[in-house]
Amino acid sequence: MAAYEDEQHRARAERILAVAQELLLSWGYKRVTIDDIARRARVGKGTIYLHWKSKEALFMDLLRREVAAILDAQLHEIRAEPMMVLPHRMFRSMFLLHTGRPLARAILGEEADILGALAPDRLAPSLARVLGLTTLLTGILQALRDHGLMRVDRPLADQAHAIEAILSGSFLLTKLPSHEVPTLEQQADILAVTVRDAFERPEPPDRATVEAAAERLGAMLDDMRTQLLGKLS
Amino acid sequence: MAAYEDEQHRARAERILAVAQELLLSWGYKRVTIDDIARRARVGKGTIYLHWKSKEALFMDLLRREVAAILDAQLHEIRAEPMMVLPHRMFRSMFLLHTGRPLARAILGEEADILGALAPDRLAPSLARVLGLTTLLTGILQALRDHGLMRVDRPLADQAHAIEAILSGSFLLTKLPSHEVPTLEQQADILAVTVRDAFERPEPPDRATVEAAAERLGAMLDDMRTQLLGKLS
DNA sequence: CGATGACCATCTGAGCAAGTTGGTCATCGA
DNA sequence: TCGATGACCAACTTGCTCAGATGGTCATCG
Repeated sequence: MAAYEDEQHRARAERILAVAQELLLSWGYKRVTIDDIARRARVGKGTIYLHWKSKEALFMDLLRREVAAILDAQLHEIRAEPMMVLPHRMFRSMFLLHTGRPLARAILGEEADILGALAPDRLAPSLARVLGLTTLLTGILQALRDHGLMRVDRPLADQAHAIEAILSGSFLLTKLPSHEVPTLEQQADILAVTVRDAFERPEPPDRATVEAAAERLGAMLDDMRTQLLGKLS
Repeated sequence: MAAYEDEQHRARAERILAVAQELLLSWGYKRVTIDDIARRARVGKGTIYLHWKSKEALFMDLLRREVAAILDAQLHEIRAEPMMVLPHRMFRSMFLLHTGRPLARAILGEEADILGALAPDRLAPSLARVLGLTTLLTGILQALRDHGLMRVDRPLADQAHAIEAILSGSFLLTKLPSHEVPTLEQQADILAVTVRDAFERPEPPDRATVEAAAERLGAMLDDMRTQLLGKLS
């Protein structure tokens, strides 16, 4: 039965991806061979090439799934509590979701040796671009502006650039060597206050507005998530 | 005559530093040898070791002088126009001064291959720490707060962390590959507006306050500059 | 006909030799 | 007498080579 076989097929892909993720995190991209993955996933090496056209494609899928998982988490937060769409809460959560996940940290360049040759030019932000996060950011800001949850006294492009800088900088400070660092929670709070002061409107938004925005942003995140997962295999 | 000989000595050190800077910018740290420098400065190789105890010490002096030069430029701006102490103007200027100077850009990690082994762990912010910029930042913020030029509704340490993140992120975005980037001036303006909105008080400061702050910050910058240059040789 | 692993062209990196370089210090000459 | 010098050397780097590993293919199998 075709449906059953497709299910088998999917399950096998999942198993391979799980193995790949585990090995990636403990050994790093370079050191993980397709043979290792095949052996541990108990499939033939050729089988992996029935799913992905190259080693790089396999690992790029891994990264896309990681981003999709984060979007999913954020989506659930918003669905559970619409107030999470307030910019300072959204970006605070985004910061914590990224810094809390080893693979996400690798994408952001935390440990260059994990992704190694995968990160095109060793610049975290550029990998983020490849994954479409910059586009997503612009979309989010547009929605927030439309619903009156952000100031509109400067161009959207400027706000996007500024927020990108704040986020990049926050992630960067995260991986500074020794030295009395605030906890991740504290860093997230600092980020939140800065975002609030620099981008939110002074008057508190009313409930209905927030819910409408939550609806729209939820749809947008869901869309993005689907799109990322759709590129799979 | 001792004074004369000291003058000779200083002049020779300057010549060596000038040669070192020129070669550093065109060849990068690794490729510049002490022999190259000695030959071009027309001194014996051993002579260089009468001034600095190692190649690294020589180049660290170079970096300190670069930072001192930037502080000096900022100092002059403030002395010429006290209004430059307003946070958004100060950091705007700091951004442009750094991005406009090749050596400063190298310190900030723009071109990793220029400093190479000199940058302890390839992390620009950490080199900035070595050069004492973090301490300077805290000092500046304290002064600005004391003179009522910044909000005081969050802890100073938090503001320092936030501004460090914004600056680091701005510098980072500066070196992104291709892609429609704003000009440096535009990026500086975006930074300025963000700093204004997130850290300045809403009401405009009066002239006397600004002049007092300018006085204090001028002294502070001068001090820092002297201290940096004092470590020379 | 999907799955497999032996197979191969290409790549990687350990290991070595030859060349360089940072730093020292015996010597020089003012 | 003492600052300046460059020959010298140990430590490191670079370029090279080749055995072994790796990504990807495809004839064969069940």
